[in-house]
Amino acid sequence: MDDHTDQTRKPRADAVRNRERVLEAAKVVFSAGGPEASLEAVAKGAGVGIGTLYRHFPTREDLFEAVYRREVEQLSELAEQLKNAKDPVDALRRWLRSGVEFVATKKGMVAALALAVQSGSELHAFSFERLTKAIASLLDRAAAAGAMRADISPEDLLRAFFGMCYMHDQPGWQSSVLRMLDVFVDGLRVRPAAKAKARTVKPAKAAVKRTR
Amino acid sequence: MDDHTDQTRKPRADAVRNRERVLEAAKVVFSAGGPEASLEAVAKGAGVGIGTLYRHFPTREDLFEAVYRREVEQLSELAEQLKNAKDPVDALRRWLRSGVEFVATKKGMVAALALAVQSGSELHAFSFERLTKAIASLLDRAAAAGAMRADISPEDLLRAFFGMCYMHDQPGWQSSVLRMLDVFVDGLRVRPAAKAKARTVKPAKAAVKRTR
DNA sequence: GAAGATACGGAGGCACCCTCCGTTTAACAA
DNA sequence: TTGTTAAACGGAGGGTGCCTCCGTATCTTC
Repeated sequence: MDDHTDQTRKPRADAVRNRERVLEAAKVVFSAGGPEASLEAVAKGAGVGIGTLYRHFPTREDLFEAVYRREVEQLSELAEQLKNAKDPVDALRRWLRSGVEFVATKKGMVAALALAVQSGSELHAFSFERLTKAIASLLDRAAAAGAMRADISPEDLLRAFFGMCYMHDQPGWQSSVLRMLDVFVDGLRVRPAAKAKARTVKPAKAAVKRTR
Repeated sequence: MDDHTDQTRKPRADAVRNRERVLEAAKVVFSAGGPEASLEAVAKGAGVGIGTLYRHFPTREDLFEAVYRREVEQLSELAEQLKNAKDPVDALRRWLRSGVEFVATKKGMVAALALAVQSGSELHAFSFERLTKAIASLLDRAAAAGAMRADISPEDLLRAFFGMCYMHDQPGWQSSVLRMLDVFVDGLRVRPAAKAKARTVKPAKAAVKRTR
């Protein structure tokens, strides 16, 4: 951002303007049509040629990334705040619940991230890392306090969270996910007394027949 | 059956044959290219015109359904078998674990189902119902035995399961999902609060390091 | 074998993807 | 201001895939 070592030209005003317009249009179009929406529609909505769109955002994922970066950062900051809560387990639970609300309002996001995950794109790299850190900070604190098992990675948890939210088109998904998260956090919590039996369950492989 | 004076004609031999060919080709193409693969490629692979493909399977989801119906039924049957296991909680855990293995071998399936869920298609209706029943049978037994909380619906669980598996393209997804499922099942389990035998084996916090 | 019913195939129209390049325009120097 | 030039613009165009439509081919039945 602030590289002044080279004397670089000032970026062209129209480029900056158009980039912004495309982002604005993309936010609208993706919200309405999901992450598979037509990029040409985005360009048209921005009052810009398709070529311009592609110059600024060479891939669909690049565009997603730009659109959702801010959103991801908000979630990330929330984690920062929650770090100061008294009960670390509860803090985690809250963060997850906020995540659900977030998904509920920004429907496009999860689909976009899911798509990004599959293609291993930049958006994935960025958001995943960011959110992973957010979760990690909560998770670590809870684990350090001895309130939570320590063998679950932030990545695991993030995956599970996204996964649950991925079904967000079905009726009642939201309360369903909230229930699931409760179960999950309960599972994470270290049992005061009982827990600790070795978990060596093998999949019941006998039964699923191999198909040629 | 015969609501008409006419008895129904025998189905044409070529139609039956072609339908089968398309299914065969689809299985191959979807496995390789995921659920977004070109239907024209499927038709070509089947040695059949695109029109024929569309006549037999008017939508992409119809084709998925036909391809994966058998697979879903296998999973369903496994649940049936597991109903006879001693420990009902463990049975559930095993079924889920088998589900993971299943996904691992039939990668196309989860993506197809996820896609189906979003479009509310027939495939969704069928498989979801089928698998829901499978889970329900396991869940009910465990709940009836008082071993598991009763406020989680089979639908919830199925959603969570699919969701977790949806990230199945990332490296290490499989072990991650297995860990998640363990946590989850633990969360489902009713706490044996009264039975707090002083087996205070605290989880060695540092012992299990995170896999990434 | 003839008559119908049924299925076949692929051309065609449409939408979208993405690239390429001639034209326009903003930044900077004189 | 004006000229120079790098940067950005836009949209035509070639490619692919989706799905429909309908003339033709083939199968079943009598």
